Amino acid sequence: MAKTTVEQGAIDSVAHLIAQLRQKLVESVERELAPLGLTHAQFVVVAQLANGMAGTPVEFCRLLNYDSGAMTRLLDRIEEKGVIRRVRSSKDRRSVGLELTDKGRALYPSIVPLILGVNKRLLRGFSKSESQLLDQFLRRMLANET
Amino acid sequence: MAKTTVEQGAIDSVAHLIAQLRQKLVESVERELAPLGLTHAQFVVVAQLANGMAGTPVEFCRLLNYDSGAMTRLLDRIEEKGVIRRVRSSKDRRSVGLELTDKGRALYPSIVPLILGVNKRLLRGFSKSESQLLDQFLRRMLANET
DNA sequence: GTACAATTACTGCCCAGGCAGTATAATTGC
DNA sequence: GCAATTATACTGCCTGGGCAGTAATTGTAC
Repeated sequence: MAKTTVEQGAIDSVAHLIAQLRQKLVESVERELAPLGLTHAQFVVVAQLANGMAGTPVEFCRLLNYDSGAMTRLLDRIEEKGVIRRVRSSKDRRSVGLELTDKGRALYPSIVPLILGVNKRLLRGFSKSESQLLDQFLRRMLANET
Repeated sequence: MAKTTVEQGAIDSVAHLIAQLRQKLVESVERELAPLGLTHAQFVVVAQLANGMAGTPVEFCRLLNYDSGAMTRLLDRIEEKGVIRRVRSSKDRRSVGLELTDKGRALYPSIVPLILGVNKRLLRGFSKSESQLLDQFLRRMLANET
C-alpha cells in the first residue's frame, strides 16, 4: 500500500503547519519533475549549479546546509543520470569541480517554469502586501534561536 | 566532516524559506530529545499515541500522512527502544494495537515541555495578532493546490 | 624544511521515507 | 455460502540525510 489520504488531528502548532507545507511542496516538485527524471533534491543541485551559485561539493554543502557524505552520494546519483560531471581540479587536487553536461544544460530550461509554477500556486490568493508580510514572518522565525 | 555553516544564495522563494524553517525545527527538536533517546520522527508517534490520536499503524499512517512501509519500520525502532508495544487485535486479526510501555508512559511527561519550548521560541517576538495572521497564512497556503 | 593543523572528498553505518508487491484476514456481492 | 474485493501490516528496494572516521592534499608554525 502507498500513502493514504490526509487528515489532521490536534497538533495545530505553527511548527506542524510548516512541516505539512514543506511536505506538500516537495511532493508537488517531485510530481512536476518526475517526467524529467529528476527528484526534488537533485533539482536543487542542478538549479544552483546552472546559476553558478556553487561549483564544488563543499560549496554545495555550505549553500544547502548539507552533510558532506550526503552530498557525495547525491552527486553520485545525478552524475549517474548523466546530468552533471565531476572534474578533478588541477590547482587544488583535493577539490572536485562540478559541471553540467550537455544533457544537463538541455534539461535546465524546462525545469525553471515548472518550479516557478509551484511557487506561484503556493501563493495563490495572496495579495502583494500579504506575500511580503508572510516573507517577513518566515524570516523572523528563521532568525529566532530555537 | 559533519555539516558546515549556513549561508544562503539566490533561492529566496517562500518555498525555500519554508524548507529552511522545517529543517531548523527538526534539528531543534532532535537536539532537545537526544538525551531521552528519541528522534523527531519517533517523538511524533509517541506524542500522538499518548494523546490517543491513533492506536494502530494504519491510523498513524492516515494521521501523519505516512507510507505504510515507513510506518512499520518506524514502529519497529520505537518498539526496539522499549517505548511502545504491539498487541495483535483479537477482533480484527489483521490489525495491530499500539500501546505505550511503562517506560513510554514515564518518558512522555518530560517530552512535552521540551516541544512546547521549541514552538514558543520559534514565535519569539511575534505579537498575538501576528501569530494568528501567520497561522492563517500557513493554512491558506496548505489549502492551495500546488 | 618539517611537524602539525586544516581542508576536501569520500566511506561505513544509521534513521527516515516512498513505491511496489505480498500474505492474511475481513467484507461485500451475488 | 463462496468468489471477488478491500483492508492491514509487512517486506524489498530505492532516494535522501546525519554522524563519525579516513586518505590525500594543502596551508601554517616554527
